[in-house]
Amino acid sequence: MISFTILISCHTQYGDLDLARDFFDQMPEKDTVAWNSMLQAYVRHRDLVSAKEMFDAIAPKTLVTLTTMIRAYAQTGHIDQAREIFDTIHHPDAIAWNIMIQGYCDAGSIDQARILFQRMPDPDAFTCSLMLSGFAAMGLVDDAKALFDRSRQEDPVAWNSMITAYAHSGRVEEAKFLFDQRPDHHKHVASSWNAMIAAYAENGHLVEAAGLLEAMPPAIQNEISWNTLLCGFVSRDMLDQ
RNA sequence: GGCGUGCCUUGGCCU
Repeated sequence: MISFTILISCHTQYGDLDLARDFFDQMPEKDTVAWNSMLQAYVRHRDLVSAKEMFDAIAPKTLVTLTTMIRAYAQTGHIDQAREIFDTIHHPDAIAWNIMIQGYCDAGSIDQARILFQRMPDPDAFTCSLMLSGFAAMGLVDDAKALFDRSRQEDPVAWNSMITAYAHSGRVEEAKFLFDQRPDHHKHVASSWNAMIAAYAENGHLVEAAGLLEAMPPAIQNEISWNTLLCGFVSRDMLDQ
């Protein structure tokens, strides 16, 4: 039974829903973990209808079952239905909280996300990272900064989010100041450079963006670096016309 | 023992 479940998960990750379903159907007996794995297969495929059918058929439902279904709703924009399930859980674990918070962030409901974040008993590093990126996406510099100051300093993701927060509120100088303060090992991280290139490009500072791409070690320049710069030029041309 | 969240940086898909 465990082997079958592993096969279901593997094919889900590989993207082969039909094969996952084949193994599921072949199982002589199925426990909740097997059902949960199949539910997850539909969720990954964003097949909400099948996911809901499967969800309704699962008994007894575990915390994983409920959380997977929260995710199914959240990632398809049905945040209120996600919340309904979340509210039925008496003691959500960190994963359940994180999925719910991320759902609100993705939906642009940053206030709801913040409320949950404040109510969450033990926010983990993951939660803070989610929330920081949520604040950053909305350009809420002060909120982002408060979290950034609490986060692990060697983590490039937190720095990128903070640079993005400045960029989205037009505070390019502060973004660059922060970028220049980053730890040395971030200089080998493409996303760190890309975040600053994006900050310049977004605010129309294309010369600086180009200069930064040039200063970036060629070995770590990637498609995103170039796309970022090119899209900056494209949007300027559109404004000119 | 096998199942659920990774986040950040450009674009695309979906809304």
